[in-house]
Amino acid sequence: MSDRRQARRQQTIDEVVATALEVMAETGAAGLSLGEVAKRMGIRTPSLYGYFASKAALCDELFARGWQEVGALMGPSYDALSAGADAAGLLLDNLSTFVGWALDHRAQAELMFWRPIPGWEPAPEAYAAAVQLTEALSGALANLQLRGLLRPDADVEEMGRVITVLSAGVISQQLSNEPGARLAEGRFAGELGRLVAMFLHEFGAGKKAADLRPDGSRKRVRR
Amino acid sequence: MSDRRQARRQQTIDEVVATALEVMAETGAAGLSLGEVAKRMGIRTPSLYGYFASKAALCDELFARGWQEVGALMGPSYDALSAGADAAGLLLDNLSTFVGWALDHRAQAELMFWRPIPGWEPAPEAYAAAVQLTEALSGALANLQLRGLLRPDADVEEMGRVITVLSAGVISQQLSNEPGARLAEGRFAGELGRLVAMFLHEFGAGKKAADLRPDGSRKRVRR
DNA sequence: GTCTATATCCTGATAGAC
DNA sequence: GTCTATCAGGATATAGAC
Repeated sequence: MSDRRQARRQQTIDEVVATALEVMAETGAAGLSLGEVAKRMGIRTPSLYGYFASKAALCDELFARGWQEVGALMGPSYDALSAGADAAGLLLDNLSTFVGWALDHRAQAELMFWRPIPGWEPAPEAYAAAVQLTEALSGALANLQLRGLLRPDADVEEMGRVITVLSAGVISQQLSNEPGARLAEGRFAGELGRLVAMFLHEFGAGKKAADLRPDGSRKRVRR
Repeated sequence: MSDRRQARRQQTIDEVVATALEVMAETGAAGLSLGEVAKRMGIRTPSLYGYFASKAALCDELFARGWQEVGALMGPSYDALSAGADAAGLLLDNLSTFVGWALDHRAQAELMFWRPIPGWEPAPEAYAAAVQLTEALSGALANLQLRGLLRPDADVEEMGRVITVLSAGVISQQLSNEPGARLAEGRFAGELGRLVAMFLHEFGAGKKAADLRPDGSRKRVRR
């Protein structure tokens, strides 16, 4: 009985989240308003406070769910690591997944990457999923390095920083200069292969440029 | 007499702009409010409408002035081109100037790079300065290419896109992950030299990695 | 659990007196 | 040019009835 009530409650919470994302998608992250969310759900604004303690708490939830979702999408490419995936494949896959998701979830990405809402910043708990993701990236880079696919003298943390700079740069340019473009159409997203190639020229173990194909993929290197 | 009135008016406009930037710096770009601006100036809100037709018009002005200011800062490094500057020096200078300015003007940068204010997007006229800057970048890259410092087969437009991705990426990561850090302290800003090196590995005319010093600067190449 | 009602405050913007 | 007065509406949040 209490289970049923719990389930119903969770369902309503999910509906609030979905509606909030809908509003943000139309108005930008800073345009989120509880009144508009309530109106679309067919309830009154105060009822929302039964599910979220404040607007900030709702933002935290949207933030955390976004990073969780991205993390879940990244799973497969990290799994491919144990199957012996190469560096270029992994990185291109990773960046494309990340950038693609951000372009498909503009407003939520805004909330996750920047600080668009006056007075709000993510609570430490909400950060957890984001931290987990950067740790997974570091782990993957360390794995590649151990397998001899990245320079043994490169700093894993630095490589991680560079990777996040590249993804944030593409997302930022794409969202503000060609809003609405998807992964396949964007001129900046189209540079992802090139950026991966640049990264591997700098950090890849093989020093010969010939190891790299123009699209950024990399010849398989026998372990 | 009319000149004096004009001058006084311009002075007030400048004060509105300065105050608006002050407010934005404290609250984020989306936190800009005309009431707060008026209060700090010691006037009433309606008086502002004598100088700006709307909040959007004020935002346009802030946007345009930001790009103008950055453009003016870039001038010297572009001038160095005719004096025979090399690619690494120019690019590092350029990126550092840009990123440094953005970190010192967080909120204005927010306005210029993203779309933080619901319902506002820059008017075409406000864009002019931004366009001018990307054209200056393309011009500089073409100059370097003509002088044999960049691969002759590289696409100038593409190189320009990559450069803007790098700067936007550093700015984005720096502003959201280490807010408050200046150019010299930021961990992401600290990668600028590395990023320039990566760029030149990919697009530089000299193919040997030995041509590049670790900090991203490049040996002078006699024309 | 959801409602009505309300508190409190802020928003951008306009009309018209001085 | 700047003001007062005001519009018309929005925001988040709380108290207490049903």
